[in-house]
Amino acid sequence: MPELRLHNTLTRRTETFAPRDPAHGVTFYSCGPTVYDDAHIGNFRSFLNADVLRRTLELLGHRVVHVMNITDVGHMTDDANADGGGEDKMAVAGRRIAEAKKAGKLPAGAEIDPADPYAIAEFYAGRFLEDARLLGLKVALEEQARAAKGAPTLMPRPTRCIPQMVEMIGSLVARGHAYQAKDGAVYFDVRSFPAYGRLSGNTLDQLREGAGERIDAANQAVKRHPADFLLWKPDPRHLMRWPSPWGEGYPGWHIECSAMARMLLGDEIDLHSGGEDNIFPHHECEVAQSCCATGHPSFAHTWFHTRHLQVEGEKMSKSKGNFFTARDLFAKGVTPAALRLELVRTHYRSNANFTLQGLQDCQRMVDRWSRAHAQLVARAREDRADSGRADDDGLSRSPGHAPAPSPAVAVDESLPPGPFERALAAFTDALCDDLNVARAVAALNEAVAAKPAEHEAACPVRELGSLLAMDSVLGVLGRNAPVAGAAPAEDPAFVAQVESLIATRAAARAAKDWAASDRVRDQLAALGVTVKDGPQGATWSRAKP
RNA sequence: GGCCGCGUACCCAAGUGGCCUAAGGGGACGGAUUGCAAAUCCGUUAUUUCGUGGGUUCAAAUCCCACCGCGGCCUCCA
Repeated sequence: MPELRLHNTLTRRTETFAPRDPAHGVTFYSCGPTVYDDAHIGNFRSFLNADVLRRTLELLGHRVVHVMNITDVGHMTDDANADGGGEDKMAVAGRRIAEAKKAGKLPAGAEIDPADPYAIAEFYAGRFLEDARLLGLKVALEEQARAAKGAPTLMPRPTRCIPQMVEMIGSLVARGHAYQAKDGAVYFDVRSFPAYGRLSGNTLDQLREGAGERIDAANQAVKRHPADFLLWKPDPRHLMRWPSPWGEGYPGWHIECSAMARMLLGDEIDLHSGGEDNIFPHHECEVAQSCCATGHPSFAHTWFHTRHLQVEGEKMSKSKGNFFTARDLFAKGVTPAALRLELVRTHYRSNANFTLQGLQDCQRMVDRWSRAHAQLVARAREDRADSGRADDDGLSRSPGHAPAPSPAVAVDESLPPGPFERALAAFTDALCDDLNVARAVAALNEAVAAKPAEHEAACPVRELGSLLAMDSVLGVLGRNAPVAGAAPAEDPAFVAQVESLIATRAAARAAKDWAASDRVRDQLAALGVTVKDGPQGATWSRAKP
């Protein structure tokens, strides 16, 4: 098994990754979305990078137990943990939904009560899982299969894990790491954990109180140290609330992940991922809570953080008009494969720059890989026909699954490795070098561009296996089609108009009246339609915006 | 104010001391193909050049210093 070198935020070094207990698999926790709105492409870059890491581990032969939470507790707009100020995010989402409902813009099937925070969370969680599966997030794909079998979830919701949180907070209080302040809230005592600040570098003496300008002075006064953070907030008026020894209320933001990671993966875990903004305070607080509650000296051994995504060179924001959700792009006809590749091809520790041009670049690459895949499948079939075997050969299996070819198929071991088989080595090597996806993609591109003679000299089944192995990490081959139903349906009258023009043009072409044919093409262009003449006649599509 | 990351061709993006006269993709240009296009295929496309200015070294895109620019975190955020 080749070694994976991975940068660890905790040590600030690139280290050889080794699971603590390889027999039981790699335990991996990823901070997932908060579901009071649709996840945007920046969120997905982080989730997708975690997915590439997981898939790389699997390519290397590791078994991975991957957990990703879906946060459905409505936290506060101003401050999720310290003072509970501002407005509940679920309430904000509810108002947004109520407005959409009034304007008749609610998506089909969205009969939700804007006053019911659980329904809102469920609504957005469902949409997130749809997007995630389309983008090939394996944890979400697996979740669906697990649910069908009745297996326990690996995508936990905090609202269903409150007892585990209450228990953890209780043990923190019992061990003297947490206290109930005069305002009734339970806080973590940061000075009781000397390693606080080790992950982020924000040690207590360096923290500048209130630098984020979101601190409430009255709230600060009841805490023993300004950096103490909320574990439980009693609040009888909160939208979502549960009983606890400290009164009816809701949990702090950080405790959720500590409790769910422990519940599903154990006291210590191998890997923990999230966006770079999670390093502080969220992950720093998780370390403190988990170590203090379990008594273990460490929590996650390797911390994996993805840098933020920019759009067209600028910070993504709604006001700049460069804010995209995955669904927005699917509705424009962007394929999940192209979006996945665009979000994942820049190194995870660099700020990636998402551009529409880049998305097109990726689409072209995926198209070329798909063609190469189809050719290999065809050649492998021919081989099988030659060898007289007709049973299920596994070749029609959709890509993205087990790369090993079925034994029913003719594998010629005497042939030297072909372009894809050689590329797989370089591809794996690049990924093992701190997940160098760009270099891995380059290796694949070089294989695809190899001379035809080199391709013909290789064993197609082995070549296909190598290509599918590479795609088991890239995860694009089965996802290169526009999302059905994502784009608004074409107006039938418009379609009829276009088809009639195309028929007119076909007649002109048959009569070799090129001037008339080109006139019709101009008319179609004016309607925003591009025509392509292929062997099976003309096809048309909406011109790219 | 403190901590951290980045700056490579028209664009995206690898490369972190000699194999760099700098991967890969897109674009552009030339060719094949096509009635013309589109798509596809083939070829060309950074030659003291890697933000700027110094320094270390036999040797620097790669190490050090300064400056300029961009970005992240310092209790909303992936």
